[in-house]
Amino acid sequence: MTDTPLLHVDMDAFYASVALRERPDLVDQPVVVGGSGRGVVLAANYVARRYGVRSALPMTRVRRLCPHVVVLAPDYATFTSVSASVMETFREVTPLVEALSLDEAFLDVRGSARRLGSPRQIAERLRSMIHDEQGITCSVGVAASVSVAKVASRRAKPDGIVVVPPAELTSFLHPLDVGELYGVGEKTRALLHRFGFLTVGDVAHTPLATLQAAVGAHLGRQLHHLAWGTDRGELTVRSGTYEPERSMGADETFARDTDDREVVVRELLRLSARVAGRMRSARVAGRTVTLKVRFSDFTTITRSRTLAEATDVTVEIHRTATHLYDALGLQRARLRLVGVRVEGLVPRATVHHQLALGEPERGWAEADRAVDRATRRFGAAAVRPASLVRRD
DNA sequence: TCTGGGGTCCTAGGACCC
DNA sequence: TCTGGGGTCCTAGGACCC
Repeated sequence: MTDTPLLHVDMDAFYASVALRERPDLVDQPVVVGGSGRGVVLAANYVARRYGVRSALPMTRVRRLCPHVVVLAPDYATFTSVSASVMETFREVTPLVEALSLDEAFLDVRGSARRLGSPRQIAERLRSMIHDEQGITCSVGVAASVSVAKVASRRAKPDGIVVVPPAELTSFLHPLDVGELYGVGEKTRALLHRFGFLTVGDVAHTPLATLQAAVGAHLGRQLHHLAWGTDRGELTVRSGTYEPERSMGADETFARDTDDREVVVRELLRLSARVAGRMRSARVAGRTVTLKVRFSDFTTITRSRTLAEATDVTVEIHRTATHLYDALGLQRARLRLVGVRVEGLVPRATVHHQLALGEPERGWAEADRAVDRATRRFGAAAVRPASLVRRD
């Protein structure tokens, strides 16, 4: 039995590290993976970070901070396949793996001690396996709870291990800035600082009721647990496709802001088709359609509508999104982004469509399935609505 | 011509029901 | 001539994560 059974494993600068496998000539130069135009940094190697370049920084600012930075385009197919291999390596160590994203996961190694040794030994072993198999480095935090393991792996970066035994919990956690806690972002950090809570220790030694009065009941309780490392110590292991996602959506920033209804409605069709297609591959349907609109000043609003019945039909989602858009009554407002999301997803098999007499939707659902079949055979570019075909 | 795209969860008010 | 209280659904917004 071990008192620190949880590992948080996090790839170092994942997208950048994977991209650099193909370009070893660039490893000593500042490199970011990111979009072009209005994009942001998805990952920056550690050379680039010395210039202050970070994830989520706009590319325009990156070029100002580091004019000779090398920008590589993301290759999601490769990222996904490397991620799958890494997750397989995790499962060689323990079946109790909770993936958080492509590049990080929690592992419960409680049952692996007899076979593989202490958590630290297991962490070392994992790091060398991933390095040998994938040519990338990772960092590992080891602790008794999820959030402490997470904080520890961040402190271990890059290419390191930090183990936090229970006896060292407070000396590790309490000197840290509150912003280091998992779930405390910029806004909450600023709020806590205004109240005079600068370190995790400050939060830990504040009565729960005082904390809750400042930040709300839920967040207050959560912060209290985070500050004492008493958040959850069990993982939630998703077993394959059993549990559907809760929502699916797509949004897109225009290359240039637009106030042209036709352009917006056509983009909503593209996004609706993308979302509906993903819903059909996942065999889910949803009832609530949400439209997202971001204006040129970056203010963002959402409007949603819940349908009588769950759908996965492109035309229905698009029609709902378009109604929501028209109901905004925008005149000459310039839009930066539009998005479509469907929430309240349930397995399609549980949706019993009541076919009304002469109902036209049936035809659209069949058209969607024909599109899906053609897409599987000929690729996504082969079939699309007429209004999305460029006349050139 | 600063600020992506994919998600999750929480809050809060109003409607509606019992 | 008063005005509870709990539960659920819907909507809108916001914080946070990678």
